[in-house]
Amino acid sequence: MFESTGHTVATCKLSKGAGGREEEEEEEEEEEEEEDAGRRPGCEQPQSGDGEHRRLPWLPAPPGSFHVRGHTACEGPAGRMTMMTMNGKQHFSMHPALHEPKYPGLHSGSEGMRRVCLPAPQLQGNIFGGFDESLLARAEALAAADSIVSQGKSHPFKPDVTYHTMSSVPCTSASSSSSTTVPISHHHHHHHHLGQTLEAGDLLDHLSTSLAVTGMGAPEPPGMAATAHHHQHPHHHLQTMGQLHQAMATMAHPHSLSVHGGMACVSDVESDPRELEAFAERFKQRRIKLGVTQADVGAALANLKIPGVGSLSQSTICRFESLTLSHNNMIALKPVLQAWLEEAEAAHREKSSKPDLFNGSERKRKRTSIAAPEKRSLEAYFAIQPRPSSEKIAAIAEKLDLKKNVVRVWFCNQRQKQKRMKYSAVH
DNA sequence: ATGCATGAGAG
DNA sequence: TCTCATGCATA
Repeated sequence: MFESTGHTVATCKLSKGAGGREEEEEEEEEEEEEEDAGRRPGCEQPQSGDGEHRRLPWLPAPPGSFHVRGHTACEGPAGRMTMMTMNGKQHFSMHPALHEPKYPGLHSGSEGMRRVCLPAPQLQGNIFGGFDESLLARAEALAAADSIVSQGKSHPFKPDVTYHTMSSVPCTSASSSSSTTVPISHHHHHHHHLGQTLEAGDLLDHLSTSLAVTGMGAPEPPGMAATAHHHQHPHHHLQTMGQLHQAMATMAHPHSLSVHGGMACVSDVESDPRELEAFAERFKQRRIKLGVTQADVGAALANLKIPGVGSLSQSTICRFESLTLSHNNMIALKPVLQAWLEEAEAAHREKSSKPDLFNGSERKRKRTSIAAPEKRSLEAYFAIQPRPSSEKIAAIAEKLDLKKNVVRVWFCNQRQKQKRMKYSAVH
């Protein structure tokens, strides 16, 4: 018992100096996912439902914001659904809206393409339902065999260590509780599907407005950006940015083309994968040029005072740069990061240095580590049934000697990974 | 850069 | 419960 790495390291993240490293290695499982077993005839998009619930709560006041400051939101829509391969990597075709009835219009065209049809869903479902035991056993056997062969190492201990907690000291640096949750908290609107009230344009307007108003100029010291500050407790932090995603969902899907009586003006919202990839790249490059780390960027976002936008973690910035976020998420974050970038560069121009410092926070949360053998089994199960029922999860958990919740979360994360952007789809 | 986790919100 | 956006802790 114990888990690999069972030590509580106290290291926090220090500045990692913007080291640019770019490699990418995947190891995911590909596959596609499917949602309900019921849908998906062949491999087509559902467009039927829309059942998605997108939450769109931020953007508090759409009403009066219309001073657009000419700002180029997204560049040219060059070829919206282009989808062809790009230079090195082809961009993901995103998870086709298939599995999820979300934005029907959006990239429907493009995404629809790559759909690989997996084993028939219903088939899976049936099988699993009928003989899950057998299959599970088989999956396990396979996994076991595989592990033995490939590595021959397997640990006898059970990996289900889950221990969170730790923050021995609440220490919050001064601003912990106060500044934390940002300004958000908005009411949620309701989904306006096509009528979509908010679009990238709106968001941009907000951004522009905000920046203009605030005078945009101060927030972020290039060198080391003010960072650190707000940190929430180990577990209640989420709130902070929860809105962004909701927002993005809102604006993300509208029509793939200009639907509103006008004509094309879709450029922004829909930024095609191409655009996003290009932006992400540019962003990273310029960020490094400014000497700012991903963590710095994330923290600096809060300084932008953009309604509904708080800070983000290094993880998220990293994922944005590496395109490992969902398409919608990418789209939602782009304007924000773009705003930051512009401001940062502007600030950098006038003053190139400024001392900033400190940071000190320590909190620890233990991360469960699932051992390789167990992971293999989970993958095997996942291949058979990506969405096991609660009971199956319990069964699997028991077999693998893992906590049920750990298994459940693992499946959730696997599913989420499949939906990531990047080439997960094509490869 | 990524694995495991939390939590909001829609079922 | 699941999905999604995100984050802490880590490798």
